[in-house]
Amino acid sequence: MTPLTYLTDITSLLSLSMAKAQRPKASKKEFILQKAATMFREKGFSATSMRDLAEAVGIEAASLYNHIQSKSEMLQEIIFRMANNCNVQIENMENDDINSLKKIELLIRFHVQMMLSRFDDYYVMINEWIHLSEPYLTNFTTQRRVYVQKMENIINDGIRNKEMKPVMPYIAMLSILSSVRGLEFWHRSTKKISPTELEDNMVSFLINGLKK
Amino acid sequence: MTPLTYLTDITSLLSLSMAKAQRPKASKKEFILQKAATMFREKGFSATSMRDLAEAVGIEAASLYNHIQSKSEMLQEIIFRMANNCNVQIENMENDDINSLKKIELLIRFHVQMMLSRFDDYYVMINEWIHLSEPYLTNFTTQRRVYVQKMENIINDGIRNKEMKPVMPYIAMLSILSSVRGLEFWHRSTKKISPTELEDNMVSFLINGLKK
DNA sequence: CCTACCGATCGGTAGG
DNA sequence: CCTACCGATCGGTAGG
Repeated sequence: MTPLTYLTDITSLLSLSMAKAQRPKASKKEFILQKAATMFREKGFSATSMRDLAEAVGIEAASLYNHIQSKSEMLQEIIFRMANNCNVQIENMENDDINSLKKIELLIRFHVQMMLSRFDDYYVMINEWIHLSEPYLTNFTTQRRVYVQKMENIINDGIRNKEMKPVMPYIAMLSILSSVRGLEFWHRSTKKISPTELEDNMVSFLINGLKK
Repeated sequence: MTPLTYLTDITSLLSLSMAKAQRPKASKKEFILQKAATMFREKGFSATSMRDLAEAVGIEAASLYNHIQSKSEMLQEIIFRMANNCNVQIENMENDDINSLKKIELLIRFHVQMMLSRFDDYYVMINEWIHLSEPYLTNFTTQRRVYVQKMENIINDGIRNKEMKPVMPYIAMLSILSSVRGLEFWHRSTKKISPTELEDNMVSFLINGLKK
C-alpha cells in the first residue's frame, strides 16, 4: 500500500475544473473563493477588502455579492472544506489495519501534501480561523479539538504497543502539526528543495522522535 | 552550566517594573504596548482598533497619541524588541565552547521560555510581522533569514562533527521553531502540563530526531 | 454585472 | 488627557 492510497478521494474534493465544466455559476464562485484564499493568506482576513478582492477577480465590489453572501461566508467555506478533508482522512484511517507508527507517517504525509498542494486554503484554515464568527468559531475549535485528540490517541496506542518511544503524545502531536505549518517558510522561499524531498525528510525527522 | 545561564540578561530587557519606577512616561508607554501586544495577538493587528486599545488602557483614543506615534509604530516596537532578544541569544552562544547538540538544546529551551513567559510579544512577532510597513518589513525578514541560517549552521556543524544524525538541517530548524510556535495551543488550553514539563519534553522529542 | 450610495468605523489631528 | 472632528475606507444594499 502506497502512502497516496488515502489521498485518492481528495482530488475529487478539489474538483475545480469539473465544477467549471458542469456549472458555470459554481465555477465563478470557486474562482472568487480561490482568489479570496490567496488574499486572506497574503494580507490576512481583516486587511483584505472586498474592493481588493473584486479587483483581483476583475469585477466591481458590488458584483461579488451575486456569487457570495458575505466576506464571512467566504472564510467559512474555505475553512470548513479544508477541515472536512482532514476529518475524512483521519476517519478513513482510524479503523484501518495498519500499525500506529505507519498511521502517523501517513498523517504526516497527508498534511505535508495538503500544505504544499493547497497552500492558500490550508494556510487560511490554520491562521485565519480566529476571524470566524459564532457559531462557526466554536464549531471549528470543537472539530479541531476532536481531531488532535484522535491523533494523540494513535500515538498513545503506539506507545502501549511498544512501537513508539514513551514520548508525551501531546508534544508529539503538537510538533508534527506545527512542523507542517512551518512549511509556509518553504513556500515563500526559493524552493531549492523538491516537495517529495521535503515530505520524506520531514517524515524521517519526526518519526525519528517517535520510533524505538 | 545550567540551561538558564544564557537567559540572565533577558530579565533586564524585560525591565517593566524598573521603567515604571524610573520614568513614569515610559511606563505608561510600556503599559500601552503590553495591552497592544495582547490585543494584536487575540484579534490580529488589522482587526484591532485604536479605540479598542484605548478602552483597554482606560483613556480616549486620541490620548494614546501622547504616548505613541502611530499604530504601526507599536507593532514595530513589539516585534523588533523581541527580534533583538533572539539575536542577542544566538550571538552570545555562537562563540561559546559547547558542542552543537547542546547549543541546539539551549536554543530550544530559550525559545520555549520566550513563548511561555512573553507569549503576547513572541506571538505577535511570529504571526503579525506581515503587517509591518517598509522598510521595517524588509528589515525583519532579513534579520529572520540571518537567524535561521545561523541555526542551520549549528546543525550542520553537529552533523559534520558526528554529534547528530545526517538530517536535513533546514527541516530540523523548521521543525524546532515551528514546534515552539505550536505552544500557542498549550497557552489556550487548560494547562494541565507545567511549563518545565513542557520544555523538557519538547527538548527530548526534538533532540531525539537529531541525536545519534 | 454596474452605478450610486448607505451608515459605520477607521487612523489620526487640532486645539485646548 | 479630552472634545470635536477630519477624510478615507469599510462591508454591504437598492435598483436597474
